[in-house]
Order: sequence, then structure tokens, then C-alpha cells
Amino acid sequence: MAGLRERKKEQTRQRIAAVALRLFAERGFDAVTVNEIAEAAEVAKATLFAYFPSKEALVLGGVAGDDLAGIAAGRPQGQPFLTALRAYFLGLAAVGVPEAELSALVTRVRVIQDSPALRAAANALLYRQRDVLAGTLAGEYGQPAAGLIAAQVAASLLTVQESYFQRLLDGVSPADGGRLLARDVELAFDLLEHGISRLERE
Amino acid sequence: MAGLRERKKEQTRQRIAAVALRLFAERGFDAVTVNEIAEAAEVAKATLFAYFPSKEALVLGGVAGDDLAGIAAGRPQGQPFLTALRAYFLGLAAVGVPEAELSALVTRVRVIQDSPALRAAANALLYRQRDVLAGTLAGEYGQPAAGLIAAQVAASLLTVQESYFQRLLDGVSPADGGRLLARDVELAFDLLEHGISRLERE
DNA sequence: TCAAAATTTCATACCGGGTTTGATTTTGAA
DNA sequence: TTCAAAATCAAACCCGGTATGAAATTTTGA
Repeated sequence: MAGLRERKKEQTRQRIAAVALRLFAERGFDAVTVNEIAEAAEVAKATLFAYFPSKEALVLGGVAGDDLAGIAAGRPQGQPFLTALRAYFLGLAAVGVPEAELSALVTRVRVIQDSPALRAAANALLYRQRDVLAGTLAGEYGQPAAGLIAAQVAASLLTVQESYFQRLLDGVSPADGGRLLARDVELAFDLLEHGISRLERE
Repeated sequence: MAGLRERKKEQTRQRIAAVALRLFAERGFDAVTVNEIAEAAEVAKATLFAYFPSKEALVLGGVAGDDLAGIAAGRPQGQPFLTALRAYFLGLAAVGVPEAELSALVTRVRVIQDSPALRAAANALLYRQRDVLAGTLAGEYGQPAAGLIAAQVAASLLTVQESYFQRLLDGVSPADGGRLLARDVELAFDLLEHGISRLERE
């Protein structure tokens, strides 16, 4: 099944992505042209765009984002969807990022955070999540409320993720990062469930 | 003060924007090139880009978005910021859009909603609002909570605005649109204040 | 093993958004 | 009227991305 063709393709794809990430890390996303990447990876520009639909995809390629709607749809009967999402993200925080992948992740995050174009592209991913989640929740909450809830959830999780990435960039240890992430997740879901008036009273 | 120079510039700027909007409305944002716009407006491409920083700005130019942070910062002593924002947006809904501007607004909204690139650019505007609002609220709520609250507020208002625009496109009368907008604003702020658990109980 | 069929890669030219350059025109003011 | 500042311009250029059609490579199946 894994013929020579498939293996070579996978190899080429990874070589292109690796070369691109290295160049981006060295000189910044905007200062590297796709022509340079193609040349350094020893493929034609057309070939590069056969593997990746855009320059942004060279960095964000593997990042599909969390499947918010899927988690909400697959939760046990009777469980509020926020409970399911909270558990899911607390699980992520507990697992943490494997030691071996940490440095690569930090590099990627740095490249992304340093480029407005990449940040915008990353946002667009979550923006789509919002719409899918809104559709999933529409049956339960009705259309206007479902749209608002999905927007709040997606925006909250984006913010939590940004904080987490920022800490990684600041050199916080993975263990501490995980603990702080768990705390942020709890705060985010408490806010989503009970609103801001809770904080207002203090 | 308003010398010939200033008047001519303003005139040119408006001519370019008007020509662009007409072409976009006729054929769609993506199907019109800036070369065509420049030609139709009888200016050089370089001149067009001296007035507008990007093709998107031709449509979004005047749209600064609501100054969430400013409203929050300028509220009366002791009033929760959500109360101030709610009142502001209810005021907008009550005023409605002037009859004379309605058709132009609908055209703009249609052009924007029809183009992914423009929708993304419009989002970026609110994204910046989020960050400014987060900074304003940081003193009051602390940094992690302020970021989350700002994200929820910005995302909610974006969603409300999208619904409102969609209704205008669907041909809902301005009066009805205003009423529905007011209802959505109430719902959005109720959710923000008291959370989703309120709805969960029904 | 070998040749046809399918797939991949490639160089090249092209498109559209946006910038740069340096010359030319227009305007404001002396 | 003159002169400097500002605006406009055409043209060349850069970059991301697509289209084309030919060349190289892998698969298939006889």
C-alpha cells in the first residue's frame, strides 16, 4: 500500500515544510519569499503550491484546531456541552506538550506570533469553528442564542490558547505552563457558565 | 483653511471610493481589479494607493468600528462597564439607520458579506478592539480575566452585528431590524452578565 | 521485462495587489 | 511672476499564486 510514490511525496512535503519553518525562524515570515523556499527545498514553485495551498499553510498546515463542534456533539447524554468542553481542555492541559516536541512548537509559535498575516490566518481557523459550533448548538438553544454562545466559547478558547503560547515564548516551563493553562481553562469556563456578574461582585 | 488643495483631495478620495463601490456592487469584490478602479476613477494606480492603503480599505475605509474601550473608560463612576455598553448599543438600535443612508449601507454590507477577504478584514477591526478593551479592563479584573471578558464581549458584538446585517440583506424593514437588534443586544448582554447556565436550566 | 497509462514535476509565462522611482504637473504663497 | 511644496503620473518592479504544456517518473499489466 505504501508505494514508493506515497513515500516520496510524504518525504517531499516534510522537507518543504521543514525548510520553510527554518527560514521563517531565521528571518521572519514576511522576509522569506516562496521562491526562496522552493529553491532551498529543491522543488519548483508550482510543486510547492501543489503540496501547500498558500504560504501560510506552510506553517499552519498540520494545525486543524480543536474540533469544538465534534466534542459537543459527541458528549454523553444529558451532559451540558460546556462540561464536556471543559473536561476536554483540562485533559489537554494535564497531558501537556511532550518534551521532544516542545522546541519545535515554540519555534512555530514564535513565527506565528511575529507575523500579523499568520495570526490572522490562525484566527480564521477558529472563526470557522465558531460557525460549525453555532450550527451544532442551534437545535438546543435556538438560533440567536446559539450564535452568541458559540462566539463566546470560540473567542474564550482562542484567548486561553494565546496566553498559553505567550507563556511558552516567555520561557515558562512546560509543567508550569500546563498548570497555568488549567487555571485559565477553569476561569474561562466559569465565566462562560456564570457570566461576568460573578466577578463584578467582588 | 479649506483651500483648493484640500477640497480637490477630498473630492478625489470620494470619487475613487464611489467608483469602487459601484463596480464591486455590480460584479463582486474579487472580480474587479484595482487597475480597473483606477482607470474608471481617472487616476493612476499609485494615486489610488496614496489615498487607500489596500483594496479592502476602499470598502471599509470609513468604518472605524465602535470604540468599546472608549465607552467603557468614559462610563459614569460606579457603573459596571457592561451596563454602559448595553445602553450604548440599545441607543444605536433605537436610533436606527437613517432612511437616506439605508440603501448605501445595504450595498456595502452585501459587498462585504459576499467576499471572504472583506469579511476577514472587517473581523480584524474588531480583533483590535478586543485588545484595546482588554487593556482597559485589566486594571479592574486582572489580566487573565480581562482578556477573556474582552474576547467574549467583542465576539458577542460581532455576532450581533452580523445578524443585524444579515437581516438588512434579507429585506427586513429598518424599523423591524432595529427592534430585533435591540432584542439581540439584550440577549447578548444577559449572556455576558449571567452566563450560559441561565439558559441551561430551561 | 517492457511499454503504455497515470501521476508528478518542472520551467515559464502570466495575473493581480501593492511599492518604488523619478519625472511632471499643479497649487500656495511670496 | 516665481519658486518651493505637494500631488499625480507612467512604468518598472516585487511577491504570492495560477495556468500551461512538456518532460520525467512511477505504476500497471501483459
